[in-house]
Amino acid sequence: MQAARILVDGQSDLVLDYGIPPEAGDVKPGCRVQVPLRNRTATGTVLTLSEPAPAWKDRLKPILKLIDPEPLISPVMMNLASWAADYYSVALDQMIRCLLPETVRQENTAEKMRKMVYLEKTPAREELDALYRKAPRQAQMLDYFSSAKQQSAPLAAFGAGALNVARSLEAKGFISLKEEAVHRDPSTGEQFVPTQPMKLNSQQQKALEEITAMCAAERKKPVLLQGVTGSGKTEVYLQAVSQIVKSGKSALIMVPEISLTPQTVQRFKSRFAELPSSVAVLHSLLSDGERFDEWHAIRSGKARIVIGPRSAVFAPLQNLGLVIVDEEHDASYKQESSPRYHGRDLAVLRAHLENCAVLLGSATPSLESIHNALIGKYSLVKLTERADGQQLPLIRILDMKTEGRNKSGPNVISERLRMSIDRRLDKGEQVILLLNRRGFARSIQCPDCGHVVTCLHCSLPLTYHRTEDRLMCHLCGFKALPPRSCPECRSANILLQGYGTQKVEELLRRTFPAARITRVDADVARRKNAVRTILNQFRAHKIDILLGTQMIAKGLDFPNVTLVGVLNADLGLHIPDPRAGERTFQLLTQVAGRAGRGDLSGEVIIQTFTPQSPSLQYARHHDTDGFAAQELEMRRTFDLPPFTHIAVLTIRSQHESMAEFATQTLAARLRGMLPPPATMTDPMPAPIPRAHGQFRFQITVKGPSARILSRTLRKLVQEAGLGEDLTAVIDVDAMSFM
DNA sequence: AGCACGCCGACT
DNA sequence: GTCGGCGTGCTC
Repeated sequence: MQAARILVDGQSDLVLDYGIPPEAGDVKPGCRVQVPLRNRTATGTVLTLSEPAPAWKDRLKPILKLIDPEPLISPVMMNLASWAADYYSVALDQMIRCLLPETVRQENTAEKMRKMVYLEKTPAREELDALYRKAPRQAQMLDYFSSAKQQSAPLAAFGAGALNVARSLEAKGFISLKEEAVHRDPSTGEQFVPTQPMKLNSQQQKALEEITAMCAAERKKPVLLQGVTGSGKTEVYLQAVSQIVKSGKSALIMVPEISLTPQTVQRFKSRFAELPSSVAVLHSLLSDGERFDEWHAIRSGKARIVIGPRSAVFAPLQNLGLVIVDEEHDASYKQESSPRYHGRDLAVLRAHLENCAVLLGSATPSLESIHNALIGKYSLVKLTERADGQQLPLIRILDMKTEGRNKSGPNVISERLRMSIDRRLDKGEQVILLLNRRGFARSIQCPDCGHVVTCLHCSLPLTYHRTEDRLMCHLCGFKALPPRSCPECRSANILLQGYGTQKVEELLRRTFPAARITRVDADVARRKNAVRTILNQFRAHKIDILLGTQMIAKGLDFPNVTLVGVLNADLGLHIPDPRAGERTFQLLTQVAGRAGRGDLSGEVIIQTFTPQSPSLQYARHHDTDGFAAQELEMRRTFDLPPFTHIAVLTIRSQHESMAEFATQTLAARLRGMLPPPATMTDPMPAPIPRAHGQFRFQITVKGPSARILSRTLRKLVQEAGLGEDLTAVIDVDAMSFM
C-alpha cells in the first residue's frame, strides 16, 4: 500500500505516515485530510506520497477521509511554505495556515445563497394589462424585466412580501425561482469608470518591453523598475497585467499596506471594467465571507488579478504569469510578528518557483535591490521623467540652527516656511506638512540648537522612558536623568517633550486662521474610514493644509498640492536603527514627489538641524543612485560585506537575572556552534521592552546565510529547553545591510 | 497501598 | 498541540 506523509494540524510540526484506503479517493499532495491520531481524529495536510518507513509498513493507520476533492495547495505553494518555514524558523503548520485561511479550512463554511427570479416567458401586452387589474404586484414584477431589459434579478429587489408574488408567477410559468450563490464582494457599491490604456512615453515603453521580454524569457530575472514619483509606474503595471491576462495567465499585485489597496483596486477595476470580477482583493480586514468568496474566486480562476498586501503573496492563483511588488523598499512588507516573513522576498521566490516574471517597482529602491541590480541578479529599468512632463520639485533645506535664531520658545515653523505656506494658500493651492512624530523611540533633541542627548559610552541617541522619567541607552543599558537644560546651548526648552501633531495643529490654526486645517495621525486613524474620508476631502479641496505623520506620505496623489513642508527631518535620523538613514532618504524623496502636478510646479521645504546629513543632501538632488552608492561605499570602507543576513535571538523573562543568565549561557554555546564567517554580538539588553515587567536580552548574529543562522539558533534554543517563564524569539532579518 | 501531581516522550 | 505513562512524594 502507498503511504501519504501528512502534516497533522497543531502547533508543533507533527509529520506522520498514513495508509491510503481505496475509499479515501484521489489523495494528492496539498490535499486536506482527516486522520486518526491516538484515540481521536485530527485534520492534516498531505505533504507527499511516499513509501512508508519499513518499520511502520504494516502498522499504518488509514486516512479516514479526504476533506476536499481537489488539493487546495498547489505543489509550488507547498514548496514556498516549506522554504519559508525553514528560512524564517517557523513551524510549517504556521506557514500552511497562511496559505489556507481559517474560513477555507473549515468544512462547513458555505457560500451565501440568495433567491433569484428568472424571466421564463415574456408576457404579451394584453396578458400584462389583465394582470394589472387582478394582481398589480405580479404585473409590476414582470414589467420590471421588460423595462430593465434583464432576464434575472434578486428577489430582494422587489421588496417585502415579494416571495408570494413570485410564487404565483412561477405557477403561471412566467418566471422561475432559483437559489444562487452570491459573491460577497469587498468593493460592493463602488463605481468603476472604465479607463483606456494611456500612451506611454519612451521610457515607460522600454520598461513595458523589458517586462514582456522577461515574461517570454526561458531564464528569468526579477525586473527592478526604478521610477521617480509621478513617472507613471502604475500605468506600466496596468499594461503589463493587461498583456498577461490576455495571454490567459494571472497576475499578483502587491502593495505595502491595506490602506493602499483601495486606490490600486480602483485603478485596476476601472481598467478591467468590462470584467470587474476578474480583480480580487485579499487582506486581513475582509470579513470571513468575503475572504471565502475571494479565495475561491481566485483558486477557480474566475479572478485572475489579485491585489493585496504582504499576505497576498499566498493567494491561490493558478497559472501565474506576473508578480508585481509596488513600493518594494517599503518596510511594511516585513511582518513583525510570527510568522515573520518578508512579503517582497517571498514574492520573488514564488515567481521563481512558478517560473514567472517579477517586477519590483519603487522610486527609491531598497539597498538590497539596488545591490542585486548592480551585481546583475536583477535587471534594472529606470523612469527618470515624470509622466506629466513636469520638472521634479525644488527641494530646499533649511538649517534650523540659523533659521530660528531670534525666536523664543521652540521654533516649529520657520519664517520662510510660513511665508511659503501663505503664498501657496493665496494662490488657492494646497499644502502638506509632515511631522515625523516622536514615536516610541523618543530621542531628546534640543528644539533650539538641535543637540541630541547621546550615551556617554556608545554615543547612540538616548531614549526617553516616560514611565521611569529616565533616559536610557538601548545598546548598553546606561540610564541617566533627563537634563534640565540643553548641555550645548543652555536652552531650557529641551525639557519640552518635542511637539506632537496636536500641538502643531493648534499652532497652525493660530498662524493661519483663514485656512482649513486637518490633522491625520495614528489617533485619527484608529477611527474606521477616518483617514480615507479626510484624504477624500483633501482631494476635493475642502482642506487647505493637511498635517500628518508618515502615514500621509505613502502613495497618494493630490494634483493641487504644490508645497510639502517637513517640519523636523531629524527625528527619523536619531532612532537607533541601522537603516535609519535609508528610511529617511526614502521618506523624504517620496514626500518630495507629492509636490506639483501638471502645470503646477512643486516646492519642498525640509527643516533640519543637520543639513549636511547625506540622507537629506541626496534627497535634495533626487539622487537615489548617489545615495545608494554612498551607502554601499560606506560599507566597503568599514569592511562590511554589502550583504549581511542578521538573525536576532531575543530572550525574555519576568526576572532580569534569569533572562541574563539564560542569554549568557546560550551565547557561550552559540559561539561554539557558529560556522566560521558568521559573527555574533555580546548579549545586550534589548531595546524597548514590549510588555511591562519583562526583561529582554538579545544576541545578534551576522553571517552570509540567514538559513544557517536561523537553523543554528533554533537548534540551540531547542536543545537548551528554556523552562520557567523564559521565552525565545528568533527574528531573521532576511536581507539586511548592517 | 492509594492517590495527586507534574514531567516527558510519543503520536504513523 | 494533546494524551497518557510513569516516577515522586505524600497521606492513610
